[in-house]
Formats: sequence, structure tokens, C-alpha cells
Amino acid sequence: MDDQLIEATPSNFIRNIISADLSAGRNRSIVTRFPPEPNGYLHIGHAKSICLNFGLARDYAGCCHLRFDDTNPAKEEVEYEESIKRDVAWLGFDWGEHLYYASDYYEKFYECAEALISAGKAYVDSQSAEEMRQRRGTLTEPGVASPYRDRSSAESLDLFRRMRAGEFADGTHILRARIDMAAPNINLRDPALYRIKKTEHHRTGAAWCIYPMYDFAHPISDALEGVTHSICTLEFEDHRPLYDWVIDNLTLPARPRQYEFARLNLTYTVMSKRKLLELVSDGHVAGWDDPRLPTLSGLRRRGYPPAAVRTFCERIGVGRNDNWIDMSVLEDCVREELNDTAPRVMAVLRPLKVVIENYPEGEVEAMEVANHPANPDFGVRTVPFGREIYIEQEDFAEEPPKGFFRLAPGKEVRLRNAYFITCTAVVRDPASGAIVELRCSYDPASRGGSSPDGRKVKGTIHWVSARDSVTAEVRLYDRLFSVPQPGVGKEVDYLQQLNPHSVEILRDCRCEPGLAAADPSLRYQFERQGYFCLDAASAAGLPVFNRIATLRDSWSKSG
RNA sequence: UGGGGCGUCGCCAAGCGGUAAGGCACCGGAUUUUGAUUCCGGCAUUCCCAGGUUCGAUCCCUGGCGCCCCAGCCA
Repeated sequence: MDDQLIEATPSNFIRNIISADLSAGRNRSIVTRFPPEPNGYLHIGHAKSICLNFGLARDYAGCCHLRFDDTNPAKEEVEYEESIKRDVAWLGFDWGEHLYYASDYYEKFYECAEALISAGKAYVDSQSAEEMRQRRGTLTEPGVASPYRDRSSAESLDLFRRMRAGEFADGTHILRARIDMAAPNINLRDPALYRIKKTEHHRTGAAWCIYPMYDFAHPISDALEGVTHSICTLEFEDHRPLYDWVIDNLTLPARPRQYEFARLNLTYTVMSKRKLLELVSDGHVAGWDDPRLPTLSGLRRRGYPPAAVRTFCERIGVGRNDNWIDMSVLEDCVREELNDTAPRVMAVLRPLKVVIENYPEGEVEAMEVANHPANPDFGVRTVPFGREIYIEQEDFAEEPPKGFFRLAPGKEVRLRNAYFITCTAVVRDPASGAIVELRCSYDPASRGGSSPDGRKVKGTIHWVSARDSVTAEVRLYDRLFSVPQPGVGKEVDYLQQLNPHSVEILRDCRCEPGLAAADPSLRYQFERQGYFCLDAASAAGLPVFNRIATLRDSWSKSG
């Protein structure tokens, strides 16, 4: 870990633990892991975990495993595995050879279970789920022992083998750890280790009809892989004694330790699997990759650079406090990245025609324009200018408010990289009275955007040639919810808090001609508007752009 | 009223007994052919509260208060 990294990565309690473990010689090197269950799509909360685990491995010269925690065949699918791998890779992390599956350890788990039974530390219970629940006790009352709790090891072993052999129906028997039915920590009241589930698994097929529980499979998986620091979220803290119990009562090749951190909450969105699923399946959004969603596939489609997501995960830190990170932190990371990497381009979202009356009819000039104002490496391009152009409707005000320094009747403004123009007349639709066109004059001496007489023009607006521009569809995205903490509070339905204006589709935008062949791998800055990228919905002759983020706008803020 | 956590600026977050980093947000001001960027400057005499220990406490102790998690054969 070099000095630069130490400075760039904020300290956190997990790094402190690892540093201490390393310098005390408790570990020679570290192994972490990201252990998703392949039962859904990854979201930015997972990104926090991915960046943490892979980042630790990177900074401490260790290694991070990608392990699918596939112990519940009823919920898991290979389709999810593929999306998870794609998302982790997109984020920029490489698990190399270290791709693992809990399902590859099934035989080992089974051996561990038999070992526990033989040692008198586990038994087969034959109560129903309902009976088990009733005897578990409550938060304040101890549980009651199952009538089968004192079954002999031999009998349990026989039953367990027959469970594996498929002799019993789902729910008729279950393997339980023999710990303490009176434990104040409910997780220790003889937790379930193995259940019968006559369901085919997407990887092991029909080979098994009993499947291990998370609390049993996870610590063993970690130990088998030599994981040193097993990092999970806070709600698993109560499970740590059980994690340790499993490790301590089995003979395993390593002694992993579990540490917990606070999961991410982001304002104006939701992160729970259940809510995301509901938004998608009930059609509140267009799919798992809807650009308004905090799913990694949504962020990707939205155009968020993976580097920005990584920066975000570094910036928010890792702690144990419940937290709601302001969406502006993420947006700032996106802007920071895109300001440096996005080539500039001009596009008019809501066109208003302007005729420059003293500009020669039929003439076209090729204006030379820099692709990035602060970085010459981006080069220059040429943009056609003509007598008829489009400007942004909101860049004209018939009655300009105080402080407005764009175009207004009798006012002069600079067309970016072109000429100064002055508005001489407003043309209206006789029926509706709506402004349909502006008549202007230009100053031929101001070519390029400055006048030899040195006169100051405060406003600069973007434009596009009426003749030489291409039509595009632009999708303007905004926050999915209209409140910072959707669903928080009593009796609030998060679905009632959806932002009705979270997407606005503009169908007759006009872009400079080069955008007809926009690069799908690039994010562009539409000058004065924001950052945009080509969407997969683009068709030949009709590019579709997603707005990734707006530019900061101190004018609309003050107004 | 069982157990486990957490409480440092509006939102995050360093800090680990020696006198409150940083980021976002916000508010100025400079530069600017993007009202963008960039750049300067401001923004916690105070660390949930109350006692105590100490020369000295956000950091230690005691007692409160507030918030989160746990009673799946889910992970």
C-alpha cells in the first residue's frame, strides 16, 4: 500500500483492524470475499460492499473472492449469476481465479453436519415449523426444548442420512444445532442447520434434497477458502456468535473473523430487494436497468461512469452508524469524473428558431470548436453555422427578469463559438400568440465570439444550425422519489412518494450533426445542459440520449 | 420491561487522554466565450445529556435519553 493510497483512502475501523492484524502477525496476508446470493440484481449498496472487499484486497496486497452464496435453490437462478458477474466487472474489479460457489462445498457441508451430530452438537428435530416457532420463546422469554432434543447421536445420524437419501417430505425433519434454548440471543436457540427441500438447484441439479442454512454454510465456506476477514452488514451482528460456534466446533483449515458495517441508504431512492422488485414487477419503472433505479445495471444504462461509483464508495466511508447519504454526494462524484472526461458538444433540447436577417442567405460557415475548454488533447471539431439556427427556448425572455443575461428584445448575446447576435423582433403564432421565431441581426466582426472593439457581452448561449442539425430524443431523468427518505415514518407507503416527474421525454431535440454518429461508449457534455449518453433504444437516424446529470446551475437556484 | 449495536456541523466522516481532519451541502468573492469548470474565503470554544476520574476527556467510569437490529425450515 503506497502513501498515495493511504492518503486517498479514508481510514475506517476495518482498515484499522486489518492493519493491526497484519502488524501483530495474526495474518500474513488477507483474504476477503464478496458473497452475493444469486437471487436478484446488484444495487449501489452492493457496490459499497464490493468496493470495500476488493479495495481492501487491493490495498493490502491480498485477494478477494467472488463467491455465490447459493444455498437456497428455491430463489436462485443462473441468470442472476451472470448479471452479478457483469456488474462486478463493470465496477472495475477482477476476481481472477477466485470464483467460488457455496454449492461446490455441499459435500463438505454434509460431512461437517455429520461430524456435529456424532459429537452430540447437532440433532435431527421432527417438529413442524409451527411447533418450532412456538417453542422458540420470545424476545423476553426463553425457548422450550424440543421433545426430540435428546435423541441419540446414532438416531439423529440415521435420520439425517435418510433425509439426504430423500426418504422424507419437506418440513418433516430438520437438523438443528444443540446450543441453548434459553439463550438471550435468539440465534443461539438451537438454530436450523439443514432443511429438506426437494427442489432442483441451478448448479447441482437433483443431486441434493437437503440444503444448508446460511449460518451453517457461510462460516464453513469462509474457512475453506482461507478468508481472513469476513465482512458483512450490521444485521448479521447477532449471528456472529453462531458463526464462531460453527467454526469452533468443527475442524477447519482456517479461523476467519466476521466484521460488520452499516449498509448504505441513499436519499430519494430505495435499496431493499423487495421494494426494487416491486417497482420493477409492478411497472413503476421500465425494468431492472431503468436509469432511475439505483441498481448497477440502472446506473450503467444511465451513463454513470464506474469510476464515479468507486469514488462515491470511497467518499462515503465505512462505519457502523445508520446513515442516509445525500444523493448530491453521488451526483458530485459523477460530475467530477465527467467534467474531466466528457467531450463537449452542442444540442438544443427545446428549440426556438432564430433567423439572422443580415446573414447571407444560403451561406454556411464551418466554425472551429474546441472539444474540451480546459484540455487541448480533446482536439477540435467543426460545427456548421447558417442563417437559420435553433436556440434553447429558455435562453430567450420577452420580459427578462432581473439578472437575466441571455437573449431578450433589443439585447445582444454571444452564440458560443460563433457570433454576437441582437434580437430585433419576435414572431408569434397569430392564433395562439405563442412565440414561434426570433428575428436577429449579427455582428460579422464578432466571428468566433469576440468583437474587435472589445465590447463585453455577458451572456453566451448554445445553438445548432437549423438546416445542418439532427433530430434526437432526449430523456431527462430526475430523482425517483419526491421525498428524501421514501417509506420512512409511520403509515407511509413509499409508492405514494414516487416522483411523478422522474422522467421527461423530449422528442424533437436538435443536435449538432456529429451526434448522428454518437459514440455509444462516450459520455458527452451538452454544453450548459448536462452530461448525456446514447441509450440502447437509439435507432438508425434517431439517436436517443439519457441525461446522466445536470450541470450545476447557480442561476436557477437563485431564481 | 431479553440480547446486540449506534449517537462528533444540515448529510456522511476522521479522531483511540493533550486541547475538533476531510468530503457533500450551504454562503460569500475572483476568474470565465458553458450562469459550468477553476480559484480563494466562511461554515462545531464543541463532540446526545448529566455526573465522576484526571493538570487536562469527544476519547476512561457511572447514570440517563434517543435511534437501529433480532422471535425464516431467507440471506
